[in-house]
Amino acid sequence: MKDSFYITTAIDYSNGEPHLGHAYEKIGADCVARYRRLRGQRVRFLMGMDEHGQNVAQAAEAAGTDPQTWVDRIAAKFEAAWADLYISHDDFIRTTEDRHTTAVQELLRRIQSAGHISEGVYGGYYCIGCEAFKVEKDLHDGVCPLHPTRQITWVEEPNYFFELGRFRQALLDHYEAHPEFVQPQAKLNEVRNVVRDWTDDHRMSVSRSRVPWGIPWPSDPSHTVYVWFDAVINYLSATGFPAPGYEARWPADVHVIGPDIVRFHAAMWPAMLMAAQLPVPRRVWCHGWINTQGARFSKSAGVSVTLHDIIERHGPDALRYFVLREVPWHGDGDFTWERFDARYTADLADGYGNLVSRVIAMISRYRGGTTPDAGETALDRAANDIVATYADVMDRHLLHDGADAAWRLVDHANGFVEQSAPWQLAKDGRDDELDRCLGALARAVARITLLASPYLPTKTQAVWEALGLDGNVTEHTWPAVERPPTAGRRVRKVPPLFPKPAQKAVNA
RNA sequence: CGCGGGGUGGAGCAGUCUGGUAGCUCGCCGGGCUCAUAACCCGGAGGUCGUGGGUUCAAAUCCCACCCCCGCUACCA
Repeated sequence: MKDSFYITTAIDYSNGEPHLGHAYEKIGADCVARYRRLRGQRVRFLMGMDEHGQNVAQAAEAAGTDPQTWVDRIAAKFEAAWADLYISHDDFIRTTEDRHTTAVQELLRRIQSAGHISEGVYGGYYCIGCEAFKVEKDLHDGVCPLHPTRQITWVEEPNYFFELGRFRQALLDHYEAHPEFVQPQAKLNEVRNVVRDWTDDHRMSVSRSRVPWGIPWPSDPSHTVYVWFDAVINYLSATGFPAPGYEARWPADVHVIGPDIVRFHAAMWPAMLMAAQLPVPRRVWCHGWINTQGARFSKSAGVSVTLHDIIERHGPDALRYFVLREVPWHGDGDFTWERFDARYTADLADGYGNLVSRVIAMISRYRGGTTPDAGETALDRAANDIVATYADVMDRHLLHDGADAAWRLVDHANGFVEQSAPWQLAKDGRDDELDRCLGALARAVARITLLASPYLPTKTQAVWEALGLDGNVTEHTWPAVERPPTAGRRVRKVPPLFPKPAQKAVNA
């Protein structure tokens, strides 16, 4: 395992509020980052905002303000949301920052001087009202929904183009040589099909002459860099490129993205890097969608669920756990209040939370609050198997399976309590057996806590402290999982970690 | 049209490659325990595995056809 790990998420477009979809991706990437730290890797975790382009300028105008004020406001909202969810990113890049402009212009210069930029004409449907190009998807019955009385006309303008088709074979070769480049594999296949169909002169427009809210084209100030071209470069900007030293950080180990932007990351972005003779990212991870049960939560049904509402219900840790456990990280899933409550009750309150309560209560009652120092039991052996499974699936970014593994240890520990019947051992005065039982249970709780820490960063800290252990749970690495340092510690009783209100009405 | 993913007890899924009494979680019903957040442990009910054919002693699993859902197939990021 390498000692460093550079992980990124998609930067979010500054034309709306953060919602559960944004959060899902960030929580997943954060879980990966935290797992890697647990394994002892030096992690660099980047997130950020995509702040240029016509849509941002329009959103600002609609809000009656200027673009910079607008993006500052939106960025603050996103950063606040990530803080609420305990996202542990090391850097937050915004494409309006100078460091990004510098990197974009330099990368563009390299691509241009290598001869991969050409001039041409871009044409599209243009809404006079919006002063913007529209794609068919934006139009309803052939008119702009924002300006239904205005004509949509076909407009052409001179643009700079990136000669993508020249990299067709290089990309196909790369996919062939690195089948793990895009995961899940089905997504690689989709991209491969698209690239395969490119012609040698396939190209994409990468500048705009009517969109002032963007990065100036280096050699032609009458154009700005088209927003998608600008956006993907953020991952490189954040390494300090082109200043010396960026090579230590680039290439990224994994770009975490959604299915909507697979092509940008798996085809265009590597082609851009190839054109500039820079290394391509090692991996692109495409997560699925988290649906908020369609119409039920949509505004049209009269019910709107905000990220804030969801966090409020059971707290940020519970939301993190829910989305990571319930939605496979390589597939789709649903958020519903019913499922959220069910997971909260079964896995968190009755499972992990209750296990912590009973183990600490028994150590307090039967051993005066000091965890016994005693040898291995069947529970430790079961834990070793589970830990191995956890590591295996987490290395493959199967976060739902990682949670599943950790919670299997909860079940084992509960089963072990029943089998051992510590209350009976205490009554019979079988002290050695009782010590071994309680020692093993404390180790199991510590292991679960470490394995669960990427999912539940604050609740696991509370348990770590309740076990009388030192420092922050997130400062500990794999040796602590293998040999939990619980023996001889003074445990402390704590209020229920995951309280269950008597009645929590489903308000959907 | 084409490519890809999927259709398994009330819900969400595994099993399909390497045919052989259909498994897991939640929910439901019954029993046990008392350390614990009325939590925990054990047992039970509930499925003709999308449809129709075929191969086979035997098919959720292999073959053929078909139906339904989702994604990709265009410069919205």
